[in-house]
Amino acid sequence: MGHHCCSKQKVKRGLWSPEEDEKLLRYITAHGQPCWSSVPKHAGLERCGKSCRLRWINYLRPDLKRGAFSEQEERTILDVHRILGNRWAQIAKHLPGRTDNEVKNFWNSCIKKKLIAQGIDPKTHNLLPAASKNLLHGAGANNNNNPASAAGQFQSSSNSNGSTTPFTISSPTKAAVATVAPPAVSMAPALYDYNNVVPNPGASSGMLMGHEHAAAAMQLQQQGVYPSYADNGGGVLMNFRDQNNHAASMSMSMSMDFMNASSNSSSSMELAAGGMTNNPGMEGMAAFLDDEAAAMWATTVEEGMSGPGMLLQQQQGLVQDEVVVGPPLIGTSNGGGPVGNGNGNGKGAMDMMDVSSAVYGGAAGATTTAFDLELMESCGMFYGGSAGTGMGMEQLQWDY
DNA sequence: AAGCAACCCAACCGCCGTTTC
DNA sequence: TGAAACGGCGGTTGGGTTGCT
Repeated sequence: MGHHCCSKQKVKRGLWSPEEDEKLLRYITAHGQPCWSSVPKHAGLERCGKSCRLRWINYLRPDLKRGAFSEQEERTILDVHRILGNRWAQIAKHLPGRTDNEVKNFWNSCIKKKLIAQGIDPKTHNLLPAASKNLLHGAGANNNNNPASAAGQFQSSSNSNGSTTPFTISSPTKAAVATVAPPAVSMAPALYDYNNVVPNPGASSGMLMGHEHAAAAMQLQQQGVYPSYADNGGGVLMNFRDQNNHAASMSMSMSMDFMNASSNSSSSMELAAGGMTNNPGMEGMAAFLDDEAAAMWATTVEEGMSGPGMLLQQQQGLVQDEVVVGPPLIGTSNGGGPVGNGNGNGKGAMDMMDVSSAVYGGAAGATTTAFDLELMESCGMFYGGSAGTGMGMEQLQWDY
C-alpha cells in the first residue's frame, strides 16, 4: 500500500541508492525545495514525493550535523522531552542540525534505556514505583541507616554507591563546589536588563542571570549587595516576600553540588544572602546557579508549577506556547523589570518548601546537604526585611 | 566459522491539519 | 463549502551491523 500521493505510481521503496541521492540532490540544488509530489517526476526518480521529502530532510540536507550526540545535546533532549514529551519535531528544533527522526532514534535506543536503568520512567521522568519505594524506605545499597538521607540524596546507578536515581546532591562545602568545572554551555540571555539594575541596587527586583552576566553579579557583589559568591559565574537572583509584602533576606550562605550521573558531571548551586540591611530596599536573596543546576532546577519543576525553574525554561527557549505556565513568573515591586508584571504582588507562587521538596526531596544526612529550610529557620536565619517583621519559612513565597 | 540475538537507524505507515481547487 | 492534495508528524518496521556464544 503506497501513500495516497503516489498510490497510482509505480514506486521504488527501501534504501536509497547513491544514484538516487545524486538525482534528488541535483534537482533540489537547482530548483530549491519544491512541491514534493512533483519531484519524482522531474528528478527522474521512481519514488513517491513523500519519500523524497523524507530523504532530503533526514539525510541530504546540507545543514545536517552528523555523528554522535554530545552530552549537551543529550541534556537538551532530556530537558525538552520532560516538558514536551514525544514531540520530536519540537525537540529537534532545539538541536541545530539534528532531525526529529534522529532525536527519536537516539531517545529510543539510548536515553530511554539509560533512564529505565536509573529507575526513571522515560515517559513521566518520575521515579519508577520500585525505585521510588526504595528511596522512600532507604532500601538498597545506599541505605546508610538514615532514611531521610536516602530520600534526599539523588544519586546515579552509575555511581559507585549504586543508588537508583540520576542525581546526587552532595558536599555543601565551597571546596567541593570549586572542584566542579563549569559546563561549557551558555544560557540564553536573561530577560532583564541588568545594566539598569546594577547602578541602582536599591530597586527591589526579581531577576534572573545567566553565566554571561557574571560580570554584573560581580559588580553587585563588589557593591556589597551580595556576598562573594560571584566566582561561580552568574545565576539566579530571587526576591522573597511574605504574604504581607514584607521582604525577607537570609543571613546565611550555602552551596550545593549536583552530580548528574548520566553525564557524570556536576553542577553547583550557591545561595548567598545576608547583610542586606546595609542596602535598604535591596531586599532579597541571591542564588547563583550554574547551568546544570539551573537546568536541573528548571526541569524538576513540573508542568503547571511556577517559579524560577519555569522561567529558566522560558529563557532557554524550552517552554513554548504550547505549555501553559500560569501567572507571570517574575515581576518587580517597582515595575522596572522588563518581564515584570509590575505589581510585585504575584499570586500563585510556589513557596520555598515546595521548591525544596520538589528538587531535593527532603532532608539529608551529615555529609550530604539538601536545602534544609527547616534547619535554616530553626537557626533563626530568616528575618524580616525592610519592614523588620520576623517571619517563618512557611510565609515565604516567590516575589514575582 | 557459524548461528543467534540485540541493537541501530533509515524508511515506511497512517493520521491529522492546512491549503488548494 | 467540501473534497482532494499536500506537508508534517509520531509510531513502527525491517534490514544491516555488531557482539556474543
